[in-house]
Amino acid sequence: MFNKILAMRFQEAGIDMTAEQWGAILILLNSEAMTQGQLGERLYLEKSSVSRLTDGLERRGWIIRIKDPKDSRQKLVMPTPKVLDTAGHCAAIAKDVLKEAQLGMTENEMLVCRSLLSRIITNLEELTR
Amino acid sequence: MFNKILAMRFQEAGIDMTAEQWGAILILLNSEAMTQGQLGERLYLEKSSVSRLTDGLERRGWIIRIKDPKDSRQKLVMPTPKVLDTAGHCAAIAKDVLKEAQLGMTENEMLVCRSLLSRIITNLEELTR
DNA sequence: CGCTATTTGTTGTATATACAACTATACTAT
DNA sequence: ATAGTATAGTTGTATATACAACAAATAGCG
Repeated sequence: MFNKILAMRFQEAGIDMTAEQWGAILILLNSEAMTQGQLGERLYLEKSSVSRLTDGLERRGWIIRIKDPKDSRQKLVMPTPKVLDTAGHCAAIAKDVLKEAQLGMTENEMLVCRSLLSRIITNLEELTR
Repeated sequence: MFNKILAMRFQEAGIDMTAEQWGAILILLNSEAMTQGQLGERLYLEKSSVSRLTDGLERRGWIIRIKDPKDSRQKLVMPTPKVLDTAGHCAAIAKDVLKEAQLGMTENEMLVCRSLLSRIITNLEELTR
């Protein structure tokens, strides 16, 4: 639900980006260049899903992918300059939706909720290994 | 992740049911006969998704659908006797997975988490209306 | 060095979901 | 009573995702 709403807001603002794509961009903007595999770990996505997600980002000109010179099996994913022009607007939109989703909740409750969900994800990952 | 794991456990136990289907059955077992629309409200699913979900349940013999005599646009969804024979086993499996997912969390933390997530869903629903 | 095993990403296929268009039925207002 | 409107479910299509099979590249062991 959250992703659908966010995508609609992006679209209304004339930004050609899905919520999933924004999730990836957000990580890329706060890190050094990373491989698709590393991006997948951060997003809890399987490598084939990352492949398709980055396909979409590249097609829309939000990222470029280059062969890692250190290991040419890997691809380094990097945001394009175009992202820098738009990221502020995207972040504001995303923040708005998040705020509306969290209406009536304290900052502290959100932190608790987030940490509990992280715990659950970690537990489930343990199960699949 | 949770749904994938649960589905695998069902399969290992020789039970032909997905996690999503179990979610629906659980609601049906604790309620009077309900229409597909009502089921969708409980599951937060769009009507077409309910249609496909109940298709699968019916195909596997877990439910039957009959035209509501009160309003023949609607269909009443009811679990079959076959479900009663299996529900105990399913519930035990689901409880196990849930327990493993919640490892290291107190009962109270789970309640808090659940209520916060409910709040978020309610807030997001408000947004789409 | 050379062969085998491992790892990274891509592509084919399957599933769960949403939205839009449609059909059949029911409701409403004149 | 009829016409127009609203509602429930189905089907077509699109998307996000996972798993399996694959190709290319690297790593490790003899």
